[in-house]
Amino acid sequence: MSSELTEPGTGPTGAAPTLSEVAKRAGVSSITVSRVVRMPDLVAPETRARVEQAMRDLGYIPNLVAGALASARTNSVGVLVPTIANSIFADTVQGLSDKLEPLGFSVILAQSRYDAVREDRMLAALLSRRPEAIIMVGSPATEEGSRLLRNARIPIVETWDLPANPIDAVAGFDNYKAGVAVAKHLVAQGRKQLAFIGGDDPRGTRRWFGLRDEALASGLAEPRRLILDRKDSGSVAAHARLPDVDAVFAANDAHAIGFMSGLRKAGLLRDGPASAQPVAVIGLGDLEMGRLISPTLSTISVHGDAIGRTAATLTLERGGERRIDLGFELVLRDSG
Amino acid sequence: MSSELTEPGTGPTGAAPTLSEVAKRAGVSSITVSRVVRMPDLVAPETRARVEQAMRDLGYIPNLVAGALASARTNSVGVLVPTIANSIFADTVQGLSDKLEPLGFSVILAQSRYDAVREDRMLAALLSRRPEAIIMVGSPATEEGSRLLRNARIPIVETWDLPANPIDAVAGFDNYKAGVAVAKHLVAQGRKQLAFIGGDDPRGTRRWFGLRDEALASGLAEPRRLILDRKDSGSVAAHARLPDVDAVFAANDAHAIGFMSGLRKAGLLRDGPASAQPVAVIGLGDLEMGRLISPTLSTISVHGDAIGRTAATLTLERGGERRIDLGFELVLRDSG
DNA sequence: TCGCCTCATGTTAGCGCTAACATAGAGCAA
DNA sequence: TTGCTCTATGTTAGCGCTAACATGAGGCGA
Repeated sequence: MSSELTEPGTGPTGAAPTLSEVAKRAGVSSITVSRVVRMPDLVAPETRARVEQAMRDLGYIPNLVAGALASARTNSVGVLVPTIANSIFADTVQGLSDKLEPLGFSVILAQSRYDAVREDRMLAALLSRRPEAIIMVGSPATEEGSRLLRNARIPIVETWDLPANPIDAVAGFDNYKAGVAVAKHLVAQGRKQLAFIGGDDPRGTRRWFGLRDEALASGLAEPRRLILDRKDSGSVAAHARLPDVDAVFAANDAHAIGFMSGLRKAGLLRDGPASAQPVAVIGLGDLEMGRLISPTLSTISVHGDAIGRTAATLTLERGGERRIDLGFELVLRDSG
Repeated sequence: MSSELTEPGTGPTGAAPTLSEVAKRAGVSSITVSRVVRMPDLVAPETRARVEQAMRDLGYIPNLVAGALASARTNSVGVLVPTIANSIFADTVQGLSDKLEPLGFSVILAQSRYDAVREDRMLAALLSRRPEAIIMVGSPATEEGSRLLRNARIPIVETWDLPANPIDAVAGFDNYKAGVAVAKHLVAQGRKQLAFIGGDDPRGTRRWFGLRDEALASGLAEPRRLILDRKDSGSVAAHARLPDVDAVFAANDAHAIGFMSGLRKAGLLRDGPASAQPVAVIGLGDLEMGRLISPTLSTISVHGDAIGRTAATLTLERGGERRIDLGFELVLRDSG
C-alpha cells in the first residue's frame, strides 16, 4: 500500500510488495514483471535484469493466491489420509509430494481420522481451495463424499485399494488377494486355526474376507477376527483373547509386532525359523523394523511410496491407464 | 459461466457455480449469500433458507481462493518438515493439524529432505501462498531462509529445538541436555567408552555435543561419533565399526533398534536387564516399537504430537510466552 | 410528530494478478 | 516504398469474493 519505495536491504516497511510496485520501480508495466516471473524468455535480457533487481530490492514474493484467481490454476493438490502419524500412509504422502513439489505443486494435507463425517468435511474444505486434483487413501465413505468428488471435475485418485467403481483413477493393490495369499501360505504350512487382528476399516475388512474365504475353501475352521482399537496398535494383549489360534494375520506390521510381544510373554515365540513357531505371525506393510527384530517378521510388502508417486503421475496425466495395480509381495521371514 | 440455472440434482453443467449464480437463483444480492456462508446470524431465517436451498440446488462450493484474495486471510498455515515418511515428525504434523483443521485452517505441507537449497525453495513456495503462519522443524539452514521468514511478518514457529535466537516462537526441547542426560546415565551405569550414531543434522549434532561434553567432563575417553546415512536408518552394520564401545546413544529409535539387531548378530544382546547388557543402547523418540521388542528399548521420550499442538497454539495466539520448552524424559528399560 | 436506533439487505470498489488482445518498432523481401 | 513477420511491451478487463459504507423499513420514546 505504501507509495514510498523501500530502500534496498531495508526490509519491508508495511504490507508485502506487489507486482505493480516492482513494475513502478523497474519502470515497466506489471505484465512485464509477471512475465519475468513466469516466462522470462519473453522478456529482453536488459529489461529482465532491471526487473529482477527491483524484485530483489523490494523482497518481492509473488502472490499465488491472486495468480490462482486470475489464471484459474492453483498449482495445488489436495491429499486426504486417515492419519499421518505412525502410519505407512506417510510414505505415500512423501512419495507424491516428492513428485509434485518439483513441478511447483503444493500439497494441502487433511486427515479424516477414519471418521466419515470428518472425511466429508475435509473433502469440502479441500475442494473449496480449488486444488487441481485430489489424492485420497481409500474411497469416500459416504455417497455425499463421492458426489462432491465427482462434481469437482478434477482428477481424483483413490489409493491403497482397487475399488470396483472408482470415481476416476486408482493406484493400489488388491487387499482381498493379500488376505488370500496369506491364508494359502498358512494352510500350506499346516496351520489349522487362523485369526485376523486389526481395524475394521474398508481395506482391513477386505483383507479379512480374503483370509476367511480362502481358509474356509481349504477346509479349515472359520478364522477368528479380532477388531482392535486404533490406539492399541501394538496389541500385546490380543494374544490372550485368541486361545487355540496357531496363525495370525495382522492388518499391519505394528499390530504384528505387538502381537509377537504378547507371544513372547506367553513363551510362544522362538528365535528359530517359521516352522519352529507355535503361532505364525504375518504382518502387512514391510516396515524396516520387521527385518530388525527377532524373529524377523514375515509380511505382505506394499510399496507405499510407489503408490504415492503413481498417484501423483495419475493426477498429471489425463490419458492412459487410470487403474494401476501395484501389487504386493508375501515376504517370508522367521515369524510365520 | 452458463447463465442457465442448473436443475436440482442434475449436477453441474460446466464451470463451478459462483456466489452470484447462487444469489441470482435465490433472488438476493451476492453479499447476502456471502453472509449466509460466513455469518449466517446476520441473515433473516427465511432468506437464509432460500439461499441455502439455492446453494444445495447448484452444488455450490465456496471459492476460498477468491475469498482469501478479497479478505487478505487465507486460513492456511505452511508446515515444513525435513521428511514425513518413517519419522517422528509425522506425529508433530498430526498434532498441529488436529488442532488447526477444526478451526478452518488448512495445512500446506512441504518437505526439505534435509537439503538447505530445497528448504529455501520450499519456504519461498510456502510464502507465495500467503499462509497465516509457518511451522517448521528446526530453524532455517541459511541466512536467506531466515530473512524470508523475518520479512513475512507472520507468526513463525520453530520446533524440535530451542534455538538461541529464534525468529519468533519456539516449541521444542533442549537437544544438548538430552545428550547430557544420556551421558550422565551411562556414566552412572559404569560405562567407559560411549558412542553416538545418527545423522549430522543440527538437532542430532547438538545431542552429540551434549553427550561428548558430559562424557569428557566425567573423565571418560572422547566418545566416538558415527555419522550414518539417512537411508540405513536401522543400521545393523554400525556395530562392526564401533569396536570397544560399551554404550551407544542413537539419534532416534530406528537407529537404536537397528544397532541392537547388529548386536544380536554379534551375540552381544541379552534378554536380561540393562546391567546384563554388554553394550548399552539408548534411543530417542520413544516409538511404541521400543516397548514391544526384546530387550525393551531405553530411550529419550519426546512428545512429537504435543510439539505440534503447542506450535499450532503459538500460531493462533500472538501474545504470551513464545518459547515453550516441552522437555524430554529418559525412559529406562532393558537395553541400557 | 420527529429523530434516532436497529435490523436486513444492497452498492461500490478493489484485493493482486493474468488472459487476451493491442501496439510499436525493427528487419526484410520484392 | 509497401506490406508482412517477428519481437518486446503495453492496455484492458475481469477472476470470485469481501470490506466498508450505504439504504430503507420498521420500532419506539418523548
